[in-house]
Amino acid sequence: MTETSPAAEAGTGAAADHAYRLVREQILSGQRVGGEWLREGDLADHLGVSRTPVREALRRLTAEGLVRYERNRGVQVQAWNASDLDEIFSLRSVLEPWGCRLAATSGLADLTTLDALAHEMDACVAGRSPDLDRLTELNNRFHRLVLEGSGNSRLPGLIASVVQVPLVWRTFSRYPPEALARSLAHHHELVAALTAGDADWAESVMCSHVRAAWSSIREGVQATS
Amino acid sequence: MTETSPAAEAGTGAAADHAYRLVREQILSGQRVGGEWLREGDLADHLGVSRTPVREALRRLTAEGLVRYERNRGVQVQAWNASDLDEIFSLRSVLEPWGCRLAATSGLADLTTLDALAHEMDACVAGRSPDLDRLTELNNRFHRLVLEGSGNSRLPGLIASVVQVPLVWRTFSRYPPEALARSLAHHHELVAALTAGDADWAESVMCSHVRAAWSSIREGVQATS
DNA sequence: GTCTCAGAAGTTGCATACAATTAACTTCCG
DNA sequence: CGGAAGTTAATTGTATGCAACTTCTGAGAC
Repeated sequence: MTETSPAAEAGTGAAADHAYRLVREQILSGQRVGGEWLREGDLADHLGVSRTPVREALRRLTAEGLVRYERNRGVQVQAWNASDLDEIFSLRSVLEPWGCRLAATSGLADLTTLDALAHEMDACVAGRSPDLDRLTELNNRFHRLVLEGSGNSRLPGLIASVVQVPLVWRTFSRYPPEALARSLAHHHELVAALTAGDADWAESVMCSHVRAAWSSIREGVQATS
Repeated sequence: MTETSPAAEAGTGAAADHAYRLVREQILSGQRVGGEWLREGDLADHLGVSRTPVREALRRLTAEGLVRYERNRGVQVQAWNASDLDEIFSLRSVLEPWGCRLAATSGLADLTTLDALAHEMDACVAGRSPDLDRLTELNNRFHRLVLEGSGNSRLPGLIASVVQVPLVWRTFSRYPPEALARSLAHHHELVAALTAGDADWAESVMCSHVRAAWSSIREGVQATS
C-alpha cells in the first residue's frame, strides 16, 4: 500500500483518503463488527470533516468489498463466514501458484528483496514476543512482490482484492507453532525455487504454502466458532 | 440490461447511476478515446445534473479500472494496448477453465439456460446480417452463468473486472467466420461436458475456447494496428 | 532567444444547504 | 388488544458555493 505517500502535506487535502484509511483500518482490525451500519454523519463528525469525503471513502470501500451498500439506506460492514474463507483460499490456491510459476521464468522477480523479507519474517518470531502484526505486513509484501514478478500487472491487485478479509489479517495468531515454522520455511524455499528459475518447483511450493495456510486457518476458525 | 438494475444494489442514486452508465457506455463503445480527459463540469452539464453524482460515477469507474484518476487533476479514459489484452486473456485462460471444472461437478450450473443461450447465439449469426452486439451480450451472459455455476461467488465478479476492456466488446467483429463458428461450437460442447459432469472435459473445452479467442483477437489487433 | 516568475484561468476538493427516501412512532379504528 | 394509516424523525442523495491546487500565459531580465 502507501500508494500516494500520504502524510507528505498534512495541511490540505486527503480528507477522503484519511476517512478511507480510518474506516478501513477499523474494519480490518475487527473494531467494526460485521453487519454494523456506518452512518455518514457519525463518521464525518468523528473525523471532523463533512459528509462529502466520507461518502467517497465509503464508495471506495464498497468497491473493494469491505462494506455492503444499499441504496438510500447506507452501508454496513460486510459480514464474513467460513465459506468466504474457503472461496478466497480456493481462488488463491489457483492464482498464486500460477503467478509464482510465471515469476520463476520471467526474470522480473526482485529476489534480493524477497530474500530479505523472508529473513525479516524469521526475526519477527525469533524473540520471546513475536510481532504478528509486523509478520502479517511483511508476509503481504512478500506475496505481492512475488506476484509483481509474474509480469502480469493485473494479478497482484486481483488477488489483493479478495485477500482483504478481516480474518486473514489476524491469521497468524491462529497458527500453531509448527505451522508457523513451516510457513516461514516455505518462503525461503520459494526464494530458492525462483532463484533456480524452476517453474514447476516454484509453483509447487506456492501451492503447498497456500494450502497449508488454508488448513491452519480452517482449524483455527473451527476451534473458535 | 434495462431490467431492475442488478447494479442497483451495488450502485448509487438515480442520477449517479445514470451518469455511471452513460460514461461507461461511451468508453466501452470507443466513443471516448483512451487518454481523453473527463471533466466533471462538462459531464454534469451534458447530463443536466450537478457535479456530485458525476464525481461518484467517476470514482466507480476508477475502481473498475476503466478510467485513471489523478488527484487534483481529474480522470482520463484508460488507454489499452496489446499487452493488456495478453494479460487479460492470460488470466482468463487460467481462471475460466478452473471455474468451468468446478461447475461440472458442483451441480449448480443452470444447464437449461446455458443451452438456450448457446442456441440463441447460433441464431444471431444465422441470418445474413449477424447481430454482433447481441452476440456479445449473450456470450457475456453465457460465460458469467458458467462461472456462477462454479459455486465460488467471487469468481464471476473477479473475471468480469478484468474482462471489461473496450476492445473485448468489439471482439466478434474481428473474428474470421471459421473462428466464429468454432467459438459457437465450443459453447455447445461446453454444455455437453457440463451435462456429463465431466470435469476434465469441461475444463479442457473452456481452455480451448479461451485460447482460440485469444488467438483470433491477437491476429485482429495486429491486422488493424 | 531563453529562462524565470507572477498572475490569471480552469478544475478539482470540501463544506453546507436542501430535497427525497426510508424507518419508526403515534394515533385511530376494528 | 391488534392492525393500519398518517405523521414525524433520521438518513441518504443532490445541488450549490467557496477554497485549494494545477496549469497555462505572458511580461520581464539576462
